[in-house]
Order: sequence, then structure tokens, then C-alpha cells
Amino acid sequence: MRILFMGTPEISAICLKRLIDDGKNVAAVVTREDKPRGRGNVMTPTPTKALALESNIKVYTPKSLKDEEFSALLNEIVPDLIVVVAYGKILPAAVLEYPKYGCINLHVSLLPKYRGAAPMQRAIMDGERETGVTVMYMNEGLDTGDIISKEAFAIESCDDFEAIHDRSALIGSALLSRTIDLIYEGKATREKQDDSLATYASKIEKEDAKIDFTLDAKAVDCRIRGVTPIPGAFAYLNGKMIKIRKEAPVSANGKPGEVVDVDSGKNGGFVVACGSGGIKVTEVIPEGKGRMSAQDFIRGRKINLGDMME
RNA sequence: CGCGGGAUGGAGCAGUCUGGAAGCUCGUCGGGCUCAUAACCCGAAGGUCGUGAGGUUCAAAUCCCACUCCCGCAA
Repeated sequence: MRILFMGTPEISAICLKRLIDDGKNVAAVVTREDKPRGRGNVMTPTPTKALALESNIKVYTPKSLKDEEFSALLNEIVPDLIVVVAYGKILPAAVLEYPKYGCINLHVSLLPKYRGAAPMQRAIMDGERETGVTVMYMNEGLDTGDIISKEAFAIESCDDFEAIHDRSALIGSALLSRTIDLIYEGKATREKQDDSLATYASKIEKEDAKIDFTLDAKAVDCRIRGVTPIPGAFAYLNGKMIKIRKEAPVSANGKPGEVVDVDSGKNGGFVVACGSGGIKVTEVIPEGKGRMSAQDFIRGRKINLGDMME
């Protein structure tokens, strides 16, 4: 079975790696074009492209999937199955209909909940206790296809986006690989999504990462964990931006945003009051600096009792 | 040439503008106090102040020049 893999970010690369390691016949990879990234805006390939190149698999970065150039490419590759993981572009009907075994997609949520761009982040931000991964047949809607397989796992109270991302990648890539086997063996089933239960996880915007201390501590905690470490929850302290990298809700009293405790001792940190309760911050990224423990930040004398974060 | 911050004993910082004996909060080591301690007290070690047998000066962490490395933001 010739597979065409389509994906872009790191989670795609992890899945591709898994398929390769499992001996799947990945005939070609389609990913997005190189983009200027990082300091200095250096042209950088996507993680998926980098892996494909390492693995000596042909990589294509088409501008559009709707033109003749791409249909010519499909005719050259002749995939039996297209596997999509966070590719970043909509597949037109002509492409969806091309492979004999269809197009499948790994989505990192328990569909029909959290369709869309940022399912992991939104699930954490909403305080969900559970999330998961789903493999479905693709149709022209956004994450609306028939479900083939899914697997759930817990979101612990200390999990941030990174933790859930890594767990999703691990569990999702394994599920994807097994599901491909099912399809190959003709054992794949189809389960329609119940659209009445659908929710939409919109893309994370800058504003989502700005900390709103007027919310209660638990909500603040969830919202912070949902955007950590990327893009990173931030607030302003004495005119400078500071990102909060690790924190936990605690009981506290004070005006929202007020620094009500500063402890430089071992296991210390500083406590910021929220709408109710507060969060104890234990790791930060000050503007212009790298990650550091809250203790180190406190020793540098950048924060004092009574300071306001906003 | 995307914008910006930084390089000072093990950590985080001050000092640089207004050159002139290396400092703060911790950590480490030794001692004391204590039923005890991450608390408190006393003492000690530890730095060619990123690199350049560079420039200016009586004198450079500090001013000038070149270079290397690290980081934050934006995409």
C-alpha cells in the first residue's frame, strides 16, 4: 500500500517517524513550504520536511492542491492512501477522492469535541479532565469525517500544552499506525460524528496568552497551562513583560494581579492574587532573558511584595 | 541586513552614563545556636569583569574599535 503522508509541524513529523519505523510504505511526503523562522529570519524547512529528507523520502511543497501541477503529482505518486496530520491546508474534493483507500486524518481530540486548529490547548484551557486522539476518514468539512478509531487519556492538573502535545503525539502516532493496518486488512469501521456534540477549538491568538488575573485561580491556572510553553502565558510587571512558565493555584488574598508573597527559599516562588485565590509562580521567562526559576528571579531583585502584575 | 536584551566568583543581579581599590541576594565549605530546621548568628573559599600580547589614558568592568557566544520578541 503506497502512502502519501501530508503534515507540517512537529507532531506530524513524530507520526511520520512512527509510520516509517513501523515499516509502512511512505511513498512521498507533502508539507508546507519553507518559511523564514527564528532569529534572523532564516529560511527553515518544516519538521516534517526535515525528517523526510533525513529518511530519503521524496518531499513536495506545493503552493496549491487545486492546480494541475498537483494532480500531475498525484498521478506520479499514485497513493493508495493519504494520511494527513496537521498539514495546514484544506484538501479539495478531487484529492479526497483520489486514493483507493481514501484519506485519513489524525486529530488530537476526542471528536466531535474540539474540532479545529488548537484542540489540545483549548481542552486544557477549559479545564477538561480528559482528551484524546481520533483517526477519521476525511470529508470536505473541518474535522467532520467518519471516525475509525479513537483513544482517550487523562489531563492531569499539572499538564501543560507541551505535556499533552507529547502524549498526544505518542499515543496518536501509535493509533494512526494501527488504524492503517485495520484499513489495509479491511477491518476499519466507520462511525458518524454526532454534530450536536461538536465544539470548535479556534486557533490560539496572542490575546489567549495574556493572563487575566481577574478570573479565579483555577481558571487562570488552566489558561496558563494551555498556552505553555508556546506561545507562553505572559503579563506585565513594572512595565516589562514576563512569561509564566510554571505555576500552581494556591489560596491567597489580594487584589487581582497583586504580588502577595515572595519567597526566595527552596521550593519558593512568588504568589500573585487572582479574582479568587492566587497562583504560586515557580518558573518564569523575563523579557529579554531565558528560563529561570522564580527563586533566581527573586534574587535578582526584580519583584517585590505589593507589585502589581497586569 | 526583522526588532530588542545580555556576557561580572556555582546561580540570579548591581556597578558602565559621571574611568580611580569587585558589591548585593543566594549557593558552597567550616563553626555556633537549637529538640530540630529550608530559620538565625559568626567566619572562609571562590572572579585575568565573554574574546582581542586591540585603541585612548597616569589609571578601563566602566570610554573607542573588532570579533565570538547566549537569550527574548516578532514572523
